[in-house]
Amino acid sequence: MAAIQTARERARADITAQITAAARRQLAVDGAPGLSLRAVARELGMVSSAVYRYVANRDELLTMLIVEAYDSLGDAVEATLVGAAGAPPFERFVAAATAVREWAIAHPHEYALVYGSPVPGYAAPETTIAPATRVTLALIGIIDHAHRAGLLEPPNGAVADVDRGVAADFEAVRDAVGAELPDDVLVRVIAAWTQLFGFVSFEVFGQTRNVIHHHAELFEATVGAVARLVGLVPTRSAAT
Amino acid sequence: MAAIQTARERARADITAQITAAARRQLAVDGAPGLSLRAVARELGMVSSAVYRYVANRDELLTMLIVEAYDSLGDAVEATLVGAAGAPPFERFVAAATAVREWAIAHPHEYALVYGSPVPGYAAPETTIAPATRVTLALIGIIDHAHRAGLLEPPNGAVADVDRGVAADFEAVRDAVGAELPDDVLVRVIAAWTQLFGFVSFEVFGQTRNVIHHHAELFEATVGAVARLVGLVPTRSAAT
DNA sequence: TGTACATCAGTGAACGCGCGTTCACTGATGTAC
DNA sequence: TGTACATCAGTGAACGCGCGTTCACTGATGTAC
Repeated sequence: MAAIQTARERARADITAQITAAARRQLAVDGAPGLSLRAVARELGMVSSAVYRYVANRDELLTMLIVEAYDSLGDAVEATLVGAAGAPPFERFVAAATAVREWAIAHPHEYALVYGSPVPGYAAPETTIAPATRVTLALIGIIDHAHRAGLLEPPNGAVADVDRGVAADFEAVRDAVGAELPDDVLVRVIAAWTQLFGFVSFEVFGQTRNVIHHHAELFEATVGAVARLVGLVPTRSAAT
Repeated sequence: MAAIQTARERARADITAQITAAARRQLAVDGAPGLSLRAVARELGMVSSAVYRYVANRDELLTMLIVEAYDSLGDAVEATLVGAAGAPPFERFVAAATAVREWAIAHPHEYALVYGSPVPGYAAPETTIAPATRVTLALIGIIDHAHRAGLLEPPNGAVADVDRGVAADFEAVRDAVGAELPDDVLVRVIAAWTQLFGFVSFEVFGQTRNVIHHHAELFEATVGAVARLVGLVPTRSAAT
């Protein structure tokens, strides 16, 4: 055992990777409902029952794809933030949001798999939770750092006091992610977070087709607007 | 012909309605991918081929469900706005947004059908466009009215000038819906619109499960925040 | 280094299922005279 | 009011398809002595 793999172990890891790769390719063509173990086997030149040596059943394959998708998106966003290490928070936030959008456009079916309609009859196991939170964690982290550095300037007309139930949810969120953001900022963070994915979903799912033709530019503008709502300010802001 | 129906025509309309009703029931259980003409026929006690007297094929049935879903949501939102006829724009906007959320929670699979992942291999025909725009029209209408009445007070830190391509898209939108909203407000309107559906999608699709337990209250808070971002102000605003 | 046995990967056939769609048909409902 | 014909609704059988999953099997790869 240990780190040294036997030939068999290496072959196993290799073929498992080939299976998920083939499944990902199929996902890109037919979407999640069309994913089939038989088609995966066919693409790899195996007999359909052979796949069962590597994957317990269809649902487990779906789970593997979900985890991969979350991790792929998480990698993309985290890499972007590493690249923007020195930048001020507004720019970091916009960069992270843009990374989400670009990943989604590059992987529409994987995006749909994790952020679209749930697959009927499939319940995601706990394995998917950790990878799912990476992006959210990154986004909140940017804002939390800005807050700790005293760089947050929420606009006037602030949010009214938050409902007690919501306050409890927020307390749990702060504990879970180690953030210090106050309730009124968290409301705006949730708004920004849902706005980001709402925009991306509309674009990727085709809701704005034939209406909006310049998505990239509009995205930047709306993300800028919600970033300011959160209290992030662009450097050398043109104010007004 | 004319308005008077023969018995046959009435029977035809009746059974067509039963077919879509059965399909809607199936949708609620198995989601769009599981919708099948044979199952619909079974539920109605017909032989599967009989359904083809009423529906050309599976895609046409899907289209009928999509149109019904959009219209059902449109009805709900418009009825809410009729009920809030005298109210000021901030309250009207929040009421309309809340109607969207409540409809979505009551009809999760119909919501997923129209706002979730696209059904692979299905292309929505033009018939679906008009009903699809009703909600958006209603939301923009509220803000446009407020603007014309001089009631819009966008927060400071306004949006930078909008990209030329986006400006062209906006011009077309203004023409299409007969609105007068300037570009910088439209950016915020798009942000509010995508935030609304982003929040609802996250809730309905289970993205916030185990994290947020008080969705209704949090929803109200975030909608309030983006409404203020657009420039709507609550009456007797507690300011700051 | 060599043999005996255990583990694992992949095969091929099969089970049972549900699906969309077509087609020739029977029988009831409508229409024209 | 009555008959002759056309229209339509619903039947039942069939075509061809793909799916998930199981199972007894062959043969290759690994392990222990």
